[in-house]
Amino acid sequence: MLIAEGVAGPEKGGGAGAAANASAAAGAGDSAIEHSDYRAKLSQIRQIYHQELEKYEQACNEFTTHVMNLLREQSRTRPITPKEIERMVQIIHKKFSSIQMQLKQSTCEAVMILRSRFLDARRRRRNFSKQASEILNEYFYSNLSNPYPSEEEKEALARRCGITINQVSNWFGNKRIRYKKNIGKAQEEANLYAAKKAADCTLAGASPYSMSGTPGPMMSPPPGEDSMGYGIPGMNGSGYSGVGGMGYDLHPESPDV
DNA sequence: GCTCATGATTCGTG
DNA sequence: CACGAATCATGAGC
Repeated sequence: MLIAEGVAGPEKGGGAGAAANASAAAGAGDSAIEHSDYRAKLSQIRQIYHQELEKYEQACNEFTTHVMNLLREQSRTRPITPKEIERMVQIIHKKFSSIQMQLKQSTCEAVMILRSRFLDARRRRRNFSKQASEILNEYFYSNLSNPYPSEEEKEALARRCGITINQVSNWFGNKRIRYKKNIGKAQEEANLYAAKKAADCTLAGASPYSMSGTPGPMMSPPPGEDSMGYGIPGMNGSGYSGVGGMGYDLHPESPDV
């Protein structure tokens, strides 16, 4: 474990090589930063581990010579066989090696905690950029009747948002379930994006997404709302008075990361 | 510090 | 295997 993590074993020049390795392995975004942070913490653990190890070794040697001296002194008053001395030394070494084992164990634990802290994606959670959320929401509300992007669409969205396909899938999974759970509130957002899309249509003359006109059984509009489904521009007094020209800047193309 | 939003994971299901 | 649902864990606003 410790060897695998580079904690035990030969020092690697302050972990510079490992850090370079990490940043090379980290594909996208700030994961490289996180990874190097992880590496930094790891090398810190390694440093402490080696320091402690050295300290124990030194202490062990000092204690051994101390005991040897004592025995030598005692040998003046009573006969002490070399075997006895050897046994004593062995006992001391055993004791110290068990302490070192404990040190190894606690270091192991520290590394485990570090790993779970940094490498567990759940802990690494970062909110997507506003732009990415916009793109995803735009797609979601444009395809409310069938919010299930195909693999290709997921890939395209992932590229545009600068996230992975997996993240796109996660996002849609979460979005669908949460939309259903809280349809009333989500409707406001839906209106917002519908209006935005409408504005986009009138401006550009075309929508970036295909609009399937038939609301499917899955994501039908919530009851008690406008009969038009996803209230397009007019807004029927849902509080979004200025929606038509809202502060959303339109960004048909994202800076392809 | 509490609460809510949100991305990720896990598990059961068709 | 994709999806829904529940849950976890973190980030952000207050």
